[in-house]
Amino acid sequence: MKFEAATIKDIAIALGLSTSTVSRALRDSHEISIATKQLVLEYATRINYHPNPIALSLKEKRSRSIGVIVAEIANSFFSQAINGIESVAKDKGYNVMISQTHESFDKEVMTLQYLASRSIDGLLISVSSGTENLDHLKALHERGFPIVFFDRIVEEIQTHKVMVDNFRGAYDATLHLINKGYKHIAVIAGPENLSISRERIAGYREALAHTRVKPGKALIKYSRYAGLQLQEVEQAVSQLLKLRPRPDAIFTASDKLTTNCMRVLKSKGIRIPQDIALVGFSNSDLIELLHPPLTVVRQPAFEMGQIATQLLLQLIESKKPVKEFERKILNTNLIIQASS
Amino acid sequence: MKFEAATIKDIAIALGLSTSTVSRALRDSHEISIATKQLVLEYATRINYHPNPIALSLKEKRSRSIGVIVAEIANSFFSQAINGIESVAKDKGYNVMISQTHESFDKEVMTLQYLASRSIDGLLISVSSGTENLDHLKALHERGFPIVFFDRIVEEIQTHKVMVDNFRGAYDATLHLINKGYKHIAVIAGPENLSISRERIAGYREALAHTRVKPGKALIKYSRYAGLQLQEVEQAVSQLLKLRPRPDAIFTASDKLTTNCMRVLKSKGIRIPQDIALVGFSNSDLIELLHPPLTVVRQPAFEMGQIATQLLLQLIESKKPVKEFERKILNTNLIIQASS
DNA sequence: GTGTCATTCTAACACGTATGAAAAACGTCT
DNA sequence: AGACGTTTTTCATACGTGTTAGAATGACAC
Repeated sequence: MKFEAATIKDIAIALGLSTSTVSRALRDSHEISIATKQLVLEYATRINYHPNPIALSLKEKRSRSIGVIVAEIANSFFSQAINGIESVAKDKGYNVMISQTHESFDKEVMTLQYLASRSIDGLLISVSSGTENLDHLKALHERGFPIVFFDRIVEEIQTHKVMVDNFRGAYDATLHLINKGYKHIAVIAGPENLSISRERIAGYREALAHTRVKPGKALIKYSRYAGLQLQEVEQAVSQLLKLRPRPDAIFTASDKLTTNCMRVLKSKGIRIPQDIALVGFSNSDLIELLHPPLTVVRQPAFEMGQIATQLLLQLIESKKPVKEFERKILNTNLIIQASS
Repeated sequence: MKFEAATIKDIAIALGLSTSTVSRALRDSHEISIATKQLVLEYATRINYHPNPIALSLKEKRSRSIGVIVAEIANSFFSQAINGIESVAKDKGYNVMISQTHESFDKEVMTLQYLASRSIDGLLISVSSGTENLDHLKALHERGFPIVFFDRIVEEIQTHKVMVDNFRGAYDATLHLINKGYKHIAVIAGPENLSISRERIAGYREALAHTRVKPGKALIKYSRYAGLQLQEVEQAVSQLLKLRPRPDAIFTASDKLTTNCMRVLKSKGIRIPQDIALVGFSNSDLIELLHPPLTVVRQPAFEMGQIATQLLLQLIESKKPVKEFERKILNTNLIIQASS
């Protein structure tokens, strides 16, 4: 199955010109007479000529496409972020190549190598929950390859970063629970190596620091796969339920954790919020239809995607090496509903 | 910001060979002595040589990437399908480029032109709800460009198609409502020009044909943007509520329609299923957490993505023009919960 | 008739890779 | 040594585009 497109050569032969003249005419060079320009342009549109992007890429050493690595497309936060990424990228004539890690470190390394070998011009990445070793990213970064982190950032690598105020989001959510009169507030977060987990737990801690009840270590649970696997959430919840005094509220620190925690509580016949209140990070657009409607910390995912992409394109198109890097911090939004 | 990779030329110069020798050595040609092969291979791995995929694409006239066009990534069905697409594509060394139409015909045409001009090797598409004119697809198809339709297919174009048994899915759902004793069952579907809308309404009609109550035209509502816009769903529901006798059940024929219909009913203070029962197509993984848990028709989205991709790659890699086309029809799954 | 300049076009090459054809290099046989 | 065959390497070219340098043409002035 082949599919032939018109080339500059076809035009040249058809009009009895050289390819370079045609090329120049199409690029509206001043060294071509208006008459020939018109001739070429007319014929080109007539046969629906489009310059071959691959040949262009080879010539210009840039592919005009960027890579995106996220944990899961089928996650409201990421799909909304990708929406933002795509809107900016397409607007600037860039293509988007998406890869998923499913929270696996190995997949992240493989997918990164794959994308890098496919000659993308830059990378947007929200690292997987399994990422502890950063060699693969550092190697790329040191070769001057443009990278922008969003959401789950990596502090050790100096480049643009876009995230929300995770500390504040977690602080607000926890404070909300405190104000509602909950005394024993537990937290389930992603793995400790993720920046967002640490920051959100810090916010949770800070909010509790003002109360008389200091949070015991037993109230803080980490989840290896950021809640992707129901089983690990079940285990964390079970452990929390065995504590005395039993927690009367849970704060979940990521999208999948929140919905899966709700699933587990329901399956155990625990009523929300009568038995245990639930507040969590989530970008699902179904939260108000849930039973009960969930109080959530919402992130401006679309906007994050847009900003991250703008920064990346800026990095790619910069002539001189960029030394000053931005660290954009957006605000979260606490949506209070019946679950707390 | 540039980023230089090693080329075959670098190796040739370093070893005092010609580029063609190096090229042949790397491809393990029999006409190269074992000694030089070893020499080249060793040096290549040492400097971490990877062939430039763009140069390869130019040479071989294939980019090893496929395009995907869907309405919305942030839609459970599509994100699951993309998951399936990505798994097969990556496995076969193909890249995936995703574009969204947001149910707009203009965006579909633009995005199609864009992808086609980016020299993708083939296209997977689930047409937008606004698609009435097929010229853009026909033009591409007639030039022999590989296309596979999934989910929202187009009958007029002869190529591989992957879908579910929409008729049966709708029939089962409607029959379920009938068996539960509902008498006045309304339906809200996507626009009439979409194959899935027509088939699902036909299934609904067939189920009702066995009952005494024939469905009046007033019970059948179409939604221009397949439920993407809340407003149009609100309008459809309002009209249904004015009918006498008032419908006691609604069947919604697509993902967004289902959740948005639920949203509208809730906002109007209508209880599900006491006042009106609700059953719909949906692939959301939160349905059992909703209030009430929704009875849904679920599609094997991941599998659809996989199969469609396999067929597309088969089409792309076929030497001779394919004349026999497959029409894969998968089964839906009715998940019965409290909403009906 | 010649020199200067501006205009308009072309030839040749580059990007990185692969390949058919030609040419070396080498060994073997007469 | 010459003819021949086999193995190994190089040359030339192509893919489609853009660009540097140079060539052809004509106009004008001297």
